[in-house]
Amino acid sequence: MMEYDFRKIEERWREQWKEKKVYKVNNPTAEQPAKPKFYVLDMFPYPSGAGLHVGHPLGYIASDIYSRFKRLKGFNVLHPMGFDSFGLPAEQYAIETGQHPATTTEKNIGTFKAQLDKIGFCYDWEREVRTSDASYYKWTQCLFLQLFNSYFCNTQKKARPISDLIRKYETQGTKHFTAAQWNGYTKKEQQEILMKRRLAFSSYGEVNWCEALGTVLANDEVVNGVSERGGHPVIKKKMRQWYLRITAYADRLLEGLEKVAFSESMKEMQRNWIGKSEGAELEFRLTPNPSPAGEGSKTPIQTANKDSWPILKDLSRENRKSNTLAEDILWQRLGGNQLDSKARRRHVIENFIIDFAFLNERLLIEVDGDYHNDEEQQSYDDSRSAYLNQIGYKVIRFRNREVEEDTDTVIAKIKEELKTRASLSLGRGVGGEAINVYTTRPDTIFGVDFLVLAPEHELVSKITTDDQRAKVEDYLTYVKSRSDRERMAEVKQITGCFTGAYAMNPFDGKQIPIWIAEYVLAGYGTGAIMAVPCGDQRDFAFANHFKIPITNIIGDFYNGEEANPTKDATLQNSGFLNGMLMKDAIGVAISKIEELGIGKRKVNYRMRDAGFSRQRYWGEPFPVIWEDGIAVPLNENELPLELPFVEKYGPGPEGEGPLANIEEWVNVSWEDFLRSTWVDLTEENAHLESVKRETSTMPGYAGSSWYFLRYMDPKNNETFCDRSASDYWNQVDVYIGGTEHAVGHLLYSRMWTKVMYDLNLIGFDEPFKRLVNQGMIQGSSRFVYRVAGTNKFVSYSLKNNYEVNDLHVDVNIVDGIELNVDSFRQWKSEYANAEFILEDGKYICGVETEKMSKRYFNTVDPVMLTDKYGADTFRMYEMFLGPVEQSKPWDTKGIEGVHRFLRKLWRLFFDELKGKIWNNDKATDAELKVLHKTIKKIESDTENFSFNTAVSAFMISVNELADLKCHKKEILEQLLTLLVPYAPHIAEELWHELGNEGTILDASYPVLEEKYLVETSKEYPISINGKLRTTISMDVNALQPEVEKIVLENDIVQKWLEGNRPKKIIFVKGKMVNVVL
RNA sequence: GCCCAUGUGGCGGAAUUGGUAGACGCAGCAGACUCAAAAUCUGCCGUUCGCAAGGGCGUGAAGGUUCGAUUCCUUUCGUGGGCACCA
Repeated sequence: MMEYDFRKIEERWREQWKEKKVYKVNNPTAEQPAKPKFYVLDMFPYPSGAGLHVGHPLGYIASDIYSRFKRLKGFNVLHPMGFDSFGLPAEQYAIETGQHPATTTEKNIGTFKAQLDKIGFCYDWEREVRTSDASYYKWTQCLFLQLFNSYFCNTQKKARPISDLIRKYETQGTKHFTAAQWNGYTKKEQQEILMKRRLAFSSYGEVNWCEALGTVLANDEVVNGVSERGGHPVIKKKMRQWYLRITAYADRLLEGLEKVAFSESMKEMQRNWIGKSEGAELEFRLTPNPSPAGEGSKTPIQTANKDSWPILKDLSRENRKSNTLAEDILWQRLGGNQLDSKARRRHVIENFIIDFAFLNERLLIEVDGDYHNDEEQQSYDDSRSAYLNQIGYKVIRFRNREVEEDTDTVIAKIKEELKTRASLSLGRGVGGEAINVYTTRPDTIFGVDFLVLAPEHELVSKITTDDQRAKVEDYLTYVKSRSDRERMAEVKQITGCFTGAYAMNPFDGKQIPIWIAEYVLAGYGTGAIMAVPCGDQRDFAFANHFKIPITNIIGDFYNGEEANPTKDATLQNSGFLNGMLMKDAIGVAISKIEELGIGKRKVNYRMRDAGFSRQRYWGEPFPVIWEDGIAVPLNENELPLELPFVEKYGPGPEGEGPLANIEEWVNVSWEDFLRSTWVDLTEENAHLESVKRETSTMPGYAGSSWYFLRYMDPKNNETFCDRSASDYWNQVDVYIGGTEHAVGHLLYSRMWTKVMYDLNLIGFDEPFKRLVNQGMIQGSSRFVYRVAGTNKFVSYSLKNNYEVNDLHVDVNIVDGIELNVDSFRQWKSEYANAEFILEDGKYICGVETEKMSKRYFNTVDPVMLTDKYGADTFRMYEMFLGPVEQSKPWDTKGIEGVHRFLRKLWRLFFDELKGKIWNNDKATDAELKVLHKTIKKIESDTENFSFNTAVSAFMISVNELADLKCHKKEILEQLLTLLVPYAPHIAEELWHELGNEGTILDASYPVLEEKYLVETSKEYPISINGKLRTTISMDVNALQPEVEKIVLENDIVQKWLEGNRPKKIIFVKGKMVNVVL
């Protein structure tokens, strides 16, 4: 054979490899002791109906190259493949066509495998897993039961069997109940308490509910508040759901990132998702709402503590007779309504007698004698003020002397204070509800101008005043109609509604209006925020929009135009924090908050528990039976709980999943139930009709959270993965996949791994040692321009002369940017008579980069390319496109270059006319140098996933060997071993041509010998003032004095020196010389 | 709005820790072989001035550090991706 007939070669070797089970991977046994292992894993695909496009194999080729490389390096390599085959698209397709998801899934997997096979991957298909196979999801269900039967121990920070917790409750109780109480609870009460600790638990959560379709929709399926299909309204509805308590693992998921090799950006994404923040939770007391007009003025205001009132009343009357001079002076100026606000003298508030009180403004004035300088007295005064503050009053103190000597200033201060405190109407007594807010910036507490509650906040209806109720109701209706995605998408739109209620700032008693707004989310923190417009841009925009006055606490740092979230400002208008740097004030404020008992330091996570049930058919059924509101798990020996066959895939009653429609499946007979449960329920408790199976199914990520373990022991019927197998294969050494799974899948599988580790089911607590993210391959779309109303098509640069419509055209009938007009006429019947307005005799298409998708006609089928150029060319070309981790548009036109390279390689072995030309001659030093240079480069590039540069190194190597006319087995054999990870078929073929048996994968990787790379001289670049002017060849061992001499003698250097002496000469051995003038 | 990534010829991209910018490939041009085409081979190929020798300018833009910057720092602009408006 003289020609490179890749079709014949590739087909033959694929058959041989299969027949001889070349890719079979064995777990170590007693007879076959363990080699060092290496585990290379691809994210397994969802087998969609569309089949593979050229974007899919990118990561698979990279992992295949790496696997083969590691195998040649002497490792036992596990490199499996399988299918994530449960999911929504198959179910949608079933609803539309009536075909069972199992059937379409099976068919799609067949297509995927056929396509993958054409690329020549080294998967051991005997280890294939499919998440939708009962033999697989049996173990998914089993692991769910492990989660259900475990809790997170906050002391040991790990998962433990729930039986440990039950034992503790039975013997010790907790701070909430005693052991005796626990033992007295009903079974149901006990189960409800336990449910709050289980790692897989059931609770109520909001879902997108579409009444018209009678079904729950995914965020994807909701557009502008209506269902994507049919346009029916969608609202939020609370339903019973399963969750995984991933929040318990938040800290360990963060810490775990320190010990894995993920890219920094990937770790950053996970950190942001977990979103740990430190701050404080604190309480804003509500001020009672204004009394109806008239009533308030008639009813006497009772501010005193009822119990101590009789004593204090007399005391206060007594006191009024013995006033100080200062008090009298002040009373003359404040008495009655002189300051447009009623002042009271010697007024009792709670247990204190206050000198002067403005009750409407909740402002208290105290006038003190000199004995208040006493330290003990001061601390008493402070705590008294703090208490009064807390219940909503502001206290200002003056000294007697101050009042006597400068009455006007004192009065001015009081006036000022009355003005800044908005009029505050007071009902009966103080206290009542409080609003808990979470803030990361307690230092800005004096800049709070309003509070905002999430619309879903439980206090909203309670605090709304009658005047505002109608508006609030309207707003709530509006919010209910909006999906989470919309609330996120329309950032610019500011909406909100005033509740009519007020709270007071715990530090200065300032009255603060309470609003609701959709920008505050119920699920994060406490669902309520304190808004500081001068420091937070969203609060600022809100204040501006609703004309809420803004308090500036950061002086010049705030310009009135926009908020400034700095922590470097010095606080102003901030009471006891005045003059402090904000970053220092955070701690001070938290301490004060804790001291006053109005709040506490709080670590918060943005991450929420993961919703784990779907009201769908095509997923794992939950191994759970509901008995009178108690979730009773199946026993392990009853698994798998197989997904029953259904006729229709529509939703069940009340939005339940399709399974709810199968009565005989849902209703479990009492005998069967009793036989299966761990709960020793007695016949008396039985309510036969209420024993029903859970009808929702598990989400897509259930099966994918642990599949990497199943590959280690895929056929095991006793356990999900034998401990000896998971101990041997251990962590995935390299995991390859796209960034779209950065947070979802990767966090869930990390959590499951940690749970399994805690329960001692496996021996490691991070699943993936190293993660490589492949970039996305984008489509490169082509456009033609149809002149409006005609069947004429105008070439790209002439289109502006016409009124045209842009139309996507199939990339496969465009050569580069030139349209094949004949193919175009054949492409669709409507274009059969198309006419063209050409430029330079060609039709040039427009180009745009967008997502690769069938609807843009920009997908390229890998099979088309492997048929035309062969798998080896295709593999190398995908790698040659650019760095694996980088996103790039697909462009087929460069593939010829790679194909030429392989043909050129072939011609090192065969000549068209002479036939075989390889020989057994002894290699020259020059040839060995080429070889070892290549070994060095390929080895390090492969290890670093720099496959694009490796391909170019192969090209350079073959070019150089061709120039040297090297056809020597001694060189070529090793070159083939380097090449086999990249181009396995041609390498195997030529390796056998050289007389070898077996498979080249069992050959050993070439060993670099540095001696062939030693150079004696080096072409040094010579720069003058950093600009390259010439090069001079010098001995590699030459030292500075010698080099300087040679350089200064050089004609070109002398020309630039113009007779001057250089300032200095910089010489870096082996690198360069720079002459500084 | 926030977070991450990225910007180098006509194009994909290359350039150890700062040390010869544009490797390798595509496209293009010229030539050899051929009746012709394909295949293959040889040469040219950032831009600009120049007959040439040889210069000037060039890694999104503007500054800075340095003997020397695609690489480090500051500011700024563009593009792509992600997100749960995260208090």
